[in-house]
Amino acid sequence: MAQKIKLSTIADALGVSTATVSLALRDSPLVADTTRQRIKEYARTIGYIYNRRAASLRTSRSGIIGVVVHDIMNPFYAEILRSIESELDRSRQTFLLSNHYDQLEKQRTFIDTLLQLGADGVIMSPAIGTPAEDIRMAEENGLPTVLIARSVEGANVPVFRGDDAYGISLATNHLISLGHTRIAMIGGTDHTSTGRERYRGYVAAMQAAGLEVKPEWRFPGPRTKQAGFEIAGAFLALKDKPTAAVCWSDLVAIGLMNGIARAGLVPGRDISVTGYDDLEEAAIATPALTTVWNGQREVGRRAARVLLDRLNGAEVAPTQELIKPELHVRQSTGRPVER
Amino acid sequence: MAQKIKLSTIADALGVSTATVSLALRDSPLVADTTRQRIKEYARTIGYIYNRRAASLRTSRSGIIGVVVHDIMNPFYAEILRSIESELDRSRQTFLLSNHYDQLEKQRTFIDTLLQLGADGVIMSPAIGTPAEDIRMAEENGLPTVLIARSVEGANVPVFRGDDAYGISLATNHLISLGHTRIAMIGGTDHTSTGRERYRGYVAAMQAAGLEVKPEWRFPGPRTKQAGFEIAGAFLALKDKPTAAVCWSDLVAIGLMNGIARAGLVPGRDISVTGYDDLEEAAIATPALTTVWNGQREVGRRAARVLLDRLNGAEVAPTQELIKPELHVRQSTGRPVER
DNA sequence: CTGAAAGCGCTTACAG
DNA sequence: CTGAAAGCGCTTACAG
Repeated sequence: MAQKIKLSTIADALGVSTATVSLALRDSPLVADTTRQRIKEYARTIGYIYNRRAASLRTSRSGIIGVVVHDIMNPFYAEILRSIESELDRSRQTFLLSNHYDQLEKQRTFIDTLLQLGADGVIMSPAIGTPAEDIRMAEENGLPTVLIARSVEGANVPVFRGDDAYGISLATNHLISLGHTRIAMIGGTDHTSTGRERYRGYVAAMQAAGLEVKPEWRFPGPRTKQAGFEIAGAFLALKDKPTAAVCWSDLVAIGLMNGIARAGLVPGRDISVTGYDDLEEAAIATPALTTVWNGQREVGRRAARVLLDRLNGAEVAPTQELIKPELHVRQSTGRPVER
Repeated sequence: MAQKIKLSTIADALGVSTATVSLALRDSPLVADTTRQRIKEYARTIGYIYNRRAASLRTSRSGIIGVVVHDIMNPFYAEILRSIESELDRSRQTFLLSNHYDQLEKQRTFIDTLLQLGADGVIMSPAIGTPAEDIRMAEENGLPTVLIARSVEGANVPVFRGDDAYGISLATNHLISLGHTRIAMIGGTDHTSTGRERYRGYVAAMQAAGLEVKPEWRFPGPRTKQAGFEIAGAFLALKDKPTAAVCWSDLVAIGLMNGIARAGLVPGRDISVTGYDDLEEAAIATPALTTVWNGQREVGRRAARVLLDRLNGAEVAPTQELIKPELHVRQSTGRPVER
């Protein structure tokens, strides 16, 4: 590697000051056209690489935005990330991604890294148990924060997520209207706002229809395809077996359907199943999954937009925005079959 | 936000020099135990945040490692990333992730960002059409590079990937040994080393067994579940329809099986299907997918390890390492059914 | 074991 | 329109 090329290398070669070079490269109108062109041209030919660390140290803006979610491998988050990415790309921000796997320690380490790097902001789907204090700390240290998918009690920042109680009621009511009376709720955890809201919505819909909610019809826990698959046995072994299952997510639903099929029953005919999220995959599952669209794109896009607005100095109200979910009916639900 | 706390804040408060504070915080043995403890204790209580930009400007090590792949949403890459992540975590490196979606421009922008941030190295699954020159440029500018999953002709850096020709021959020979003679190859592209190798391996296995390879039995293109699903129609419409399909990946295979099921046939009985990668999902697909384990974990782990070694000054040979794939037989393959 | 000082490569008032 | 100079917050020889 040759001698490091820096602003002063260019300045010396062209007989101008580093100030002029700096301004020219950033297209400042202060610099004469011809000067600017000469400088940019020369910088290109010698392969100058801008040193963002130096600039950032001086300006205290880094161009980095952190994004931390439970697990980027989960398609639900992946779809959100996709839209965040396209939004940030447009404004030339670099985005730093991390999983926290619901480990508070990992999340804290990441926030710390962001602070050390002087990140401009962070979008997070907070880990289970995140105290409002953690978010306040980030904000106080100059790291504007926006929450997605889950809220944190007492945190004074914008939140974008779906209306979970309403969304799950769409699925539950759909099954009720098909004639199901014994409906299980599979997956999810009470440790997140999302989990609590969905269970609440399910119970409310059942009770509103005058239907019984049996404790053994609830299978908390599963949040992956694998876990949905594995729970099928216990579900099918219930006496007075429910004829339908409202699942916590598409992943759980698809896993469950695979488990049901493996047991020789036909999901969508013998057992109706609903998902939640409407992942791309839901439409090509067998049978195609009836599910609740949860606005991933919308959540990501709006969270990124609001954060960028904050960075540009806009005052943003720390309010919670609930995206309205929609029911997408496909083949995994039908009238109950009594046998 | 209060006045920014920096090394000198601590130094002044404690009546020592910034040099001592700097050394103490990094646990240098040069500093007396009691001094160090006093300093660290004080730093904690006032909430000091280390400024990595400043440090990095001075030391020219940033602690950042870039990782760029086609698409992190693809479980194949996600599984690789997972193992890279756990490897890098251990050595306290921050990893900066990006998709290139096989757009050279996007990949270049990312490499540029890494250079500007002074990243310590990059692990990449190169975008289609990446010239060796791009990699040489990164290396010459002090960005050590390691390739995964795909190789680049003429690039003089370590590569970790599966032995594709061998792997696909395992799948093809398995079908042949079950008695299949009309076997299609579905998905993949000739634009990547991976795609070429797998097709080559399939053709070689067929020919070695004295079987015919019809051009219309090849369906290039599909690389997603969705695309596998959509190709099912064309595949099933072939005259002299093949009794088996070797798929380019698990995603394509699972999509294809869904498409076959949607058409009223039973995958694994009417049509045998093999995947490639052995994603976590393969085992819970319906039917469970016979596939080729492609060593994602291994690829990620070793790529990260080698890069870290290079950062620590080890000489690393720029050789290509082929991970040996293994056939995992499940329920999606069986003897051919003539009807 | 500790301190004074230079320097990493930018940007930004300020002066002309 | 351009230049001289200070300063962002660290680390690292060097001296003691």
